[in-house]
Amino acid sequence: MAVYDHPDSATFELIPVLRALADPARLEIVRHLGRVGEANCATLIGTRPKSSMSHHFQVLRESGVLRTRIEGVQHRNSLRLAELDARFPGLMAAILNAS
Amino acid sequence: MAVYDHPDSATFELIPVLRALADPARLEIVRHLGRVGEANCATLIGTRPKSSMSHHFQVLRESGVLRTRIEGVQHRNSLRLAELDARFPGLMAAILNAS
DNA sequence: TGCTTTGTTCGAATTTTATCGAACAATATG
DNA sequence: CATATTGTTCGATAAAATTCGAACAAAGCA
Repeated sequence: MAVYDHPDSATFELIPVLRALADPARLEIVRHLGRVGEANCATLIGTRPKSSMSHHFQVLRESGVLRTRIEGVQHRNSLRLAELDARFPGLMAAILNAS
Repeated sequence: MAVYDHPDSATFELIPVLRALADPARLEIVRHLGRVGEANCATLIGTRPKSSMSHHFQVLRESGVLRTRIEGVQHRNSLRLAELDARFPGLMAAILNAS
């Protein structure tokens, strides 16, 4: 996998996005990215094994929630906030602001 | 089951709510209720069997997305929009407005 | 080249969800 | 009382998601 392919924002679908967000590990990732903007996978791994986290990043990526940019040996992730907000106005804001 | 018990809005949790919404049958129920305000289960059953729908209503109810009021032989469902918006501002609006 | 770092992929086990028929319960109505 | 009507509960099956170790791949560095 030299580079990831990300879905075009026109093809985002609500149910996969909600499903991606409806998981503790993934919601934690999303909220962290909401604060710091961009982060590589390693900084987001708490106690969980790499393979589990890789799976969660894949789910988030394929639903359109985040984009992964490869830079050297690191994979930098960031939320696709503008595109998400264009397609589902207010959704990510509600998620990120929820207590 | 003489009457349902609904969670207090103070105990709503984001992940169960997102999970409840992240299903085609349930999202359809939610959107229909968003349009008509209140509806009994029967009017919301399309092709799916009653037992499946009953399960979906239970998931929506237990997460706090909707309230079920028993009136005679019918169970009338409505979204808990005000309470949801107080706890997760903008969330349901984003869901209901999403194309 | 050998070693480290970062993250993916594979495969299998476990857990969770969804689906749906059949039986049941409660309320109304003839 | 007998019969619909409305929806739940039970039980079993099937499908999907999660979890995680181990092996692998790519990039950088000594």
